[in-house]
Amino acid sequence: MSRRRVTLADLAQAAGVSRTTASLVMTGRGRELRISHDVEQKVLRAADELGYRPNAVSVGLRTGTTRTIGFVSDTVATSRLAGDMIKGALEAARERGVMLFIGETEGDPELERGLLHAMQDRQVDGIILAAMYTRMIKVPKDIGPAVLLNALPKSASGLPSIVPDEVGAGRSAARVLLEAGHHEDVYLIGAGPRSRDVPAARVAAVERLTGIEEAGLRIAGARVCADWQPEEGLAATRSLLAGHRPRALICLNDRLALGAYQALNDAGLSVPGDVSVVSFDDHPIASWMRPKLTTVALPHYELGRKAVEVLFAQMGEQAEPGRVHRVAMPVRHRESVAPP
Amino acid sequence: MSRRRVTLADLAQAAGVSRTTASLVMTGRGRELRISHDVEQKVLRAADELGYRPNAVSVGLRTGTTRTIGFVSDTVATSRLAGDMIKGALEAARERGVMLFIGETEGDPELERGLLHAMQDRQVDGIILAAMYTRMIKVPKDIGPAVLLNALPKSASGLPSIVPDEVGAGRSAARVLLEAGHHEDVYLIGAGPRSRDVPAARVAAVERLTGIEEAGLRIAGARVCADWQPEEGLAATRSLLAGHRPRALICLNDRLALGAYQALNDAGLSVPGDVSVVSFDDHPIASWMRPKLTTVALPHYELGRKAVEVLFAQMGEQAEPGRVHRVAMPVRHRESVAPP
DNA sequence: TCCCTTTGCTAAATCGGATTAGCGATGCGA
DNA sequence: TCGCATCGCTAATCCGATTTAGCAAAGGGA
Repeated sequence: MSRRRVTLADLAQAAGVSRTTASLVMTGRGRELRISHDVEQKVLRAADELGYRPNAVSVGLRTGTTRTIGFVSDTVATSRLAGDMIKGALEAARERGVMLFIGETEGDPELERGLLHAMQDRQVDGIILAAMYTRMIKVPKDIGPAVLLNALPKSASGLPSIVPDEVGAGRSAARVLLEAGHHEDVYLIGAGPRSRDVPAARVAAVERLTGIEEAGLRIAGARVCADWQPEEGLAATRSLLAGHRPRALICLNDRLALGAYQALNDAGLSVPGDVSVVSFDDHPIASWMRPKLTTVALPHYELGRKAVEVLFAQMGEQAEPGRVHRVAMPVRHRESVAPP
Repeated sequence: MSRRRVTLADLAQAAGVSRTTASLVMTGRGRELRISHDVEQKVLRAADELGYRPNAVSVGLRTGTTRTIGFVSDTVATSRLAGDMIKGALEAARERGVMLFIGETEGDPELERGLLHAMQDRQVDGIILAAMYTRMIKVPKDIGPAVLLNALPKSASGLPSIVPDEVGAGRSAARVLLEAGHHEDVYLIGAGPRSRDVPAARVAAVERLTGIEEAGLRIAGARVCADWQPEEGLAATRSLLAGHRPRALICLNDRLALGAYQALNDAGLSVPGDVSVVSFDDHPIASWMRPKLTTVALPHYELGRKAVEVLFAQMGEQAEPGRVHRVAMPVRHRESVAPP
């Protein structure tokens, strides 16, 4: 029984004016175009009574802008890591009265093309191209106003990027240990010690290692893990413990740290009494682990927000082309670090 | 330098026919309306050369359908639990050439109204109203074609619901233990033993307990937890161990189970040697825990898919009003269950 | 040869707004 | 009283498609 939507024509008729006048009033251009106060009130009252809301599709067709942006990711939308990224984007979008389309490419260029087309066909005002893990991506031609989120362009694209400040995060992690008094017997789990000793395509790893180096922390040794999962962290740490006696561990992410905890536990070593542990990401498990894990957080929410902000600046032409925006990664001080 | 989109008029001109003819060919109605094969080919060739794609906004205005649906949730989109729900919906939507708007209400009715309006103004073809945890929700008036996902209507709304089969899940969990030979000393962590002993508004809890009861498993005792977080699981299990010697634990979700593991470990009890553990949800941590947790999975992906499928049936009028679709919850057999 | 049907295509209306150009009435100065 | 500017509003066009109604040419039967 849902009756037809109220259109501008209905509104005009109810108010006894022309569609032009009604439109002028509703778009706030009444004053500018000399609509009398009386008529304006009449229209506004009628609009209120009828519950008039302009049809956004029609407006989109006429004006060419739809107050809609597209969020295209490889697989971000569905990973917990990135839920907050979407949330940030969603809230920033809502503040601007903009809706979000989402789509996932699964890393398939064909799917990506299709998605971008579907969005462009729907006249999105701009596009956020997001990646699950910070990576270099190939930017499609003719994408229109867009920003890269958690990604950097493979070749100069003129598009702005928003990425976490991983180098800063590396520095922060190192400083947490230095300030606790750890100057030696610090080992890395997941990558290192040199910044080229990283699993493939892990931009974050390189930068975290660079940051650790910059902070002037001496690294006693490291174990590289191909896949940053708990099992690898367990295996790497176990192998490390066979030959060394670490006083502190920097795990390249929280899942590795989870595995490291298990290995330390198995070896009868306590955290942080015997070994301090610092990590990266601030995955939800970090605060479930015992003792709670001190970790440098990926600012997903902020990344998402920032992407929308930069996209709007971009659309307003007030953007420096190709600028890389780095979002600070805050340290979450918890219970896994103590003096040696 | 992105040149203007190719419009139907451009295509018509390039092919040397009228817009009508071009449209007829492109929408596949050429045969039906007696467009000659020659002309048809000419148009198709031109379309291919120019890369013509119809402007979806215009089509939406003219036809009233936008091939777009809205996904409105309380806070689903951003929780890991629900990432897969979105993914399922996304894939099912893609298969149908439909795009997804997403929005979060944070449980705020005002926000919800705004979001629904924003979507309706954009002429979505249908709406998925989703909830983070299975709950009863108040369905807004005049929502148009819609389905409830992981939620049930507070008052009869005629809308279909898609929810996990929690009763079946309870039965499954109980059977896992029964089949392993556990007939006594089985305790519950999180809720129970009676199906009314649950934290507020937890529909899932009630049904899981009902299922456990139905399976004929005798429950020796239970601990209710207000909030289903690891810390509560730890506390509840610790308190349980003070007075009893369980042979098996059914945790009402995986986070509680994580806490239970910690308590059992502290007490020097091994899983599954001394105590078997079964749980619900199949949260990612379930396979990170050691031993890996046997748990009854929330079928998020399937729920999301199903929501889109039912929504389409709904839009095609081929739906039974108010039907509740229950999606099976599969058991993930892992390492936390052994004979007593 | 004339009339009617079929074939093959197109003009025009439509969707719901935004926008441009302009029209009639009034006010004002000369 | 005439001419011109200003005021207050509206007719008409446009955005890019779909869809209805109908036109001109060709074909067929009497």
